[in-house]
Amino acid sequence: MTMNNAGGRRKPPTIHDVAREAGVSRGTVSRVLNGGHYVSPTAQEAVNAAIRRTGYVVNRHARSLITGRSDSVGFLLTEPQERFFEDPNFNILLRGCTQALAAHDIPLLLMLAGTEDERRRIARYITAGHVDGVLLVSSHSGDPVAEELCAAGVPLVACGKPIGLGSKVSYVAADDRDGARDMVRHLLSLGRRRIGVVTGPLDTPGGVERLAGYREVLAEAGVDFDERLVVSGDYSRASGEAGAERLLAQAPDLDAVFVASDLMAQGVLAALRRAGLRVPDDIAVGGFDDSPAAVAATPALTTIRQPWDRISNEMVRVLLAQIGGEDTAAVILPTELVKREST
Amino acid sequence: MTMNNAGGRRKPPTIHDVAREAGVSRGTVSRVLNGGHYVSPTAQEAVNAAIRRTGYVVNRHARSLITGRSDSVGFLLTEPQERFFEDPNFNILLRGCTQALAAHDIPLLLMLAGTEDERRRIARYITAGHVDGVLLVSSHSGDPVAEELCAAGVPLVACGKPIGLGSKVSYVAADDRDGARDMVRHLLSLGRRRIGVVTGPLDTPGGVERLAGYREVLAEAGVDFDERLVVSGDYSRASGEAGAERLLAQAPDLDAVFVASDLMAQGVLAALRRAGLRVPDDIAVGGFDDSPAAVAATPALTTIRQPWDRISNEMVRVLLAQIGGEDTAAVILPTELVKREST
DNA sequence: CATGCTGCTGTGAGCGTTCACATGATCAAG
DNA sequence: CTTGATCATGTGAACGCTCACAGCAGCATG
Repeated sequence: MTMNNAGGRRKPPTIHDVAREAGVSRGTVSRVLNGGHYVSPTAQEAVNAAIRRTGYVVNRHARSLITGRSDSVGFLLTEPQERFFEDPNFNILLRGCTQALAAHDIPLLLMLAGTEDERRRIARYITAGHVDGVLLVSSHSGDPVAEELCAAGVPLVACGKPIGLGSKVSYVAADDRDGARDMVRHLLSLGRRRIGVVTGPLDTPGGVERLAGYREVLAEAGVDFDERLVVSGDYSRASGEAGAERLLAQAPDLDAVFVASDLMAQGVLAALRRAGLRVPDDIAVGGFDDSPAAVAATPALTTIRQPWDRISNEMVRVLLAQIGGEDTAAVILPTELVKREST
Repeated sequence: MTMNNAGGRRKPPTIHDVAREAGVSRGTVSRVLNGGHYVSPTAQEAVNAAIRRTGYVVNRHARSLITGRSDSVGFLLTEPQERFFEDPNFNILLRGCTQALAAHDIPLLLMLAGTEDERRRIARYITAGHVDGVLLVSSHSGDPVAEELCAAGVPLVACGKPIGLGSKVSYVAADDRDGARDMVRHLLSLGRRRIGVVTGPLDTPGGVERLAGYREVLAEAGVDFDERLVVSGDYSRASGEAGAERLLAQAPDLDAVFVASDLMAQGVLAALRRAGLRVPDDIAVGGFDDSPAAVAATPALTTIRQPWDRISNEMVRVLLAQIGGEDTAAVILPTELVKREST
């Protein structure tokens, strides 16, 4: 009768205990644990039974010590944390990545590099090999931590195209440009011709690409580009409000606005309401993101959905491939137009 | 001239290398690393210099293997993830905990137990000792994972009073009841007497306590309790909207509403607007949470601020104390009334 | 001069794995 | 029957660290 350590929270069983229980050697147990190649069905069976009986769980520290892998990855958020932490997309991304990793039994370590101190600490932590790879969220350009990690050869996958990192870094992103094109085409199809745009920050790839899509479609449609129809924001609600006011002042004949984020679009709606304009009758408004803000807005926003669940899944897939030694490239995923009441 | 492994991402220096470099033994280096007791100033100096020169970083796996500690903690979110992930407070809490832990050089592992499978996997992971303790977010009652962890004697600190776990479990919470009292007192001080309430879910301690505070103050003030003034919601915007409609139908003479969350309060404001009522002139509205939703609302919400930064700090402090073997108790932190335009 | 205490240091053992290697078995081909 | 694969298994190393212990000073106390 084996003493199942019922009761006193004591030493957990080791691979040795399992081996003894199953009547095989440590090596065989280890082989079963790692894929089960070169193990007879008999032994396999015996080991699995012994594992179940003893409640054995592998000691990851011991394993990591010898393999050199940590079997964990970091989720690194640098720069302006406030922006991200208030962004619902960030949540969805974080959740998606955590779950995708969980499916591989890989824990996610959350790393926030706000201050210079934290940056250094985290960079050391990562380069010391305490994680096998990094999922990077940092829309901003020229991130010093990211550069250091790249230089050190740490597997790294960014969310969105990182500016200013060598072009060799892998990333996963929604097709911002194509999403913008869809939205502007949609506005054109409604008969609108004086289409304004509130862009995102133009030092981020998302901001740049969405504006580019806007210009492309207008050019295709033979609509002249009018720079009075372009104002730039920073994705915040307030900047959307200010942007709409500027647009109305510069181009009173405006009949539609493409806003590069839902949050800004909320601000735009507020400004338009204040100006006495009806949406969508007088003026159509298109957002970007399909965040909760889009449904909460009155009227509910027509917007561009970014495939966040696919993005997180792809980020994890690409990162694991990279950790496995494969060469990986950028992944661009399609967006989707979600039609609601504001257009 | 020492070969600083410049260039080819190769084996990192070990404690052995440091010892050789400093001209001392492994033991001495180890002692310096762990607090520096019983080390001469000379040796201390030499070791620190050697560490700097070699760029040594301790191998946590090797350390953990022998100490049995993992020097990491889990942040566990069970049950309805959607609710939390859309809740800005959750973000603040997560961020606060991550940073508080970072100050102790302790990584945070994010654990999401949505499905039954994930639950089991995570419970095994934790009880196997892969984390030293757990920060628990699970407003719901009778959480099976939490119970299992408690039973296994895993250090655990909950955010908010957990229902249905033995009373021995430590938790950190805002003083919901007192916050509610403050808000209702504030409404009374404005001359309002027909004060409605939209409660949170009554199977959560927060929901119960906030309602209790409301009733206490009314009783104190000698205002009769009228059950037509009480409706319950689930913290969602939609439930606030529905709740306000019910209140207006049941008690048309309503002159104030205390809403148990800002998100619900947004819904309440929308319903009141639709009903043609002016806020705060016809009816005052008080929220709870001081979330971004409070400022975004029109009019901006008077609300109760929960000290989230202090809550996260306390959670970490208490958890580390518990890991250190101390006995810990519940911590209740004071709230604050934030006056804006809605009252 | 013995004895003990205190501060500091080095040494071997061992934490629980995996990995490389050696050893058998079995079986097909020569 | 030998030879050589191929499969299945067991057996020492390590991996990098901490811990217990032993040892050696130095110094005060008996």
